[in-house]
Amino acid sequence: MSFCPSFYSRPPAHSPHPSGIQFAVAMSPGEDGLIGIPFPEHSNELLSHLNNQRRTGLLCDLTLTSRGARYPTHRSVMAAVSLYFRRLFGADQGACGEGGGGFSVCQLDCVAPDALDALLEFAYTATLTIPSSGMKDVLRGAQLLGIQCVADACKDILGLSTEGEVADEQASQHSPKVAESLTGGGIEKASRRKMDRKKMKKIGLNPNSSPLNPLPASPVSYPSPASDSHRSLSSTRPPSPEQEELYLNYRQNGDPRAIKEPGRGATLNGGLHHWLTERPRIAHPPPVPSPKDKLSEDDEMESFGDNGVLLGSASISTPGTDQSTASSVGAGGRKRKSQTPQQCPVCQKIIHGAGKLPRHMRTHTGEKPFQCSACGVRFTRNDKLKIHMRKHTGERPYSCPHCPARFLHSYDLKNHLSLHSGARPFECPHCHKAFAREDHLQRHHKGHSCLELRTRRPRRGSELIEDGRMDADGVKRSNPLEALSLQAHTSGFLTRAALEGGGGSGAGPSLIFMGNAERERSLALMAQLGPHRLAGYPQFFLRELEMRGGDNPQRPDSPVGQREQWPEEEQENGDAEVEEEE
DNA sequence: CTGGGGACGGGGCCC
DNA sequence: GGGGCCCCGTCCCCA
Repeated sequence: MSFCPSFYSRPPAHSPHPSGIQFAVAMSPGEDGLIGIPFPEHSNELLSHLNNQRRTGLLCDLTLTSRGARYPTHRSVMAAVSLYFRRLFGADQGACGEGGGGFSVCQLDCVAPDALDALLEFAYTATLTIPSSGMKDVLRGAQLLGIQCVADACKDILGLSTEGEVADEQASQHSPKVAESLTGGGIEKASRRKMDRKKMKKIGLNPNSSPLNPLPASPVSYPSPASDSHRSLSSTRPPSPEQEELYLNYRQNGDPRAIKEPGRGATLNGGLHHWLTERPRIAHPPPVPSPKDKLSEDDEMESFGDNGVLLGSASISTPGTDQSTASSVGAGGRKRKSQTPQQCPVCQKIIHGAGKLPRHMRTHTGEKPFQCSACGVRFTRNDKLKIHMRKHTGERPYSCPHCPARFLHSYDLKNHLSLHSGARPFECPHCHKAFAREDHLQRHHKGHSCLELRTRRPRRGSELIEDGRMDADGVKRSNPLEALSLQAHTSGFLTRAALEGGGGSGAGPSLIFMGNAERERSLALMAQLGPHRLAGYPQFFLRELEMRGGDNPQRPDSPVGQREQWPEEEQENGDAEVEEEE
């Protein structure tokens, strides 16, 4: 993960103002020799000059069009006033490049010309001048473009209490896509999985029966609401309102028809040009879609790359690169092959593996090009669709050797096997309740359901990971590092049980932590595992996103820092130390 | 609250 | 280098 450095320009130490006006001198008490001289009129003058430039077309590098009307404007101004353009031009990502390429035309037919004009006036004059009859159009335009203050003002004037009122009302007057995007505010917050399930129930095997299925309506692939990509950023922590808004607006304006860059035939909007021309990828059970039916991810990459919005540079060498390119052994025992890591221009995340960035980018665009022809469910990835198709074909390739049970997924079988063995290798370090699945232990922690602190004694016997080398499913883990990873990861990096010596299971000496030195070493080992092995990482990633632009982002550089996820852990570990001494 | 199923994103390996 | 396939960790949902 890389960070663009923040540069703070030091206020110029002006000599007496040329105008001769007396200005209050603001001097920060702690900084010697730094004098801040305020120029209260500067912002107004600046805006006025920019407005004049806009009216005369001077230095305009962006033209907005709405139903034939053209409005020359400035990218920087639009990016400053509109979350949508900020996102579009990558300005909120701290993009160091120019962002968005050169002169361009942005087609905004979904915003009424009068409303767009009013919004532009607002952008350059800080004053919104509109007839009351056009208030709803302006509100809708402000919502679409992510100009929150205008939207709030319009809502106040219109007496709207809920965000969705106008949106819902107007959505009914527009295309399904607009309707979906407009009503997305409420839907976004709902669980998409829930919707998926409902959609599945609703549409059954007839994809045309549901309005949610975009297939018959348009060849355009509709971004689905609140995809897991969003969740992937936010994890269990709810996104901040600004992130919701950013994301929503980003998705709301995902219409590929909105923005085209003249002359080059490329689009600006998220590199989704192919949505215009490509049909959705549809899987037909049992035959898997022909590769010819689907767009190569190459094309997607080109789309991203051309526009310069989502993809500033496809392959960026970053500090994170060192970590990722270095040969290391993951918790799975696989050798991490040195592959060209690529940095996501949206979330700055380093994506390992050749050709994986387009796949990752779809988590941001919400594009789900792989559609099941049987039920209409869409997927971001072909392999996920393939697995999904097993539900329709009845194929259950993973069969239990001990019983007739068969499963769609390998991990289902893995979980199932743990039932046969009765193993519950994941033990709560506090109450010593054991779970068969790691995520259930995590849920146990997060749900604060662990009320009986250490009223149970540690489990003993075969249920726990023996010697750190045997997993619950009987899988041998010969790699001590992996074994350590499993225990540490399971227990929130260092469980009390681990500190006490393998969770009281009579674990072998390799996992007995005798003291601080051992603990330090284990932390170092866990650091080698990489952040993706650390539970709770997404929360910290989100925190980082939230704090980006803030003063002091807390970076999850150290696995030790992750431990603050469970505040009681510290005390527990402290107790453990005491007990160790005892 | 827990067990279990399903879904999703990331990474590794292979072609 | 890209794509397919697979595994893994994690999350959500339902019973």
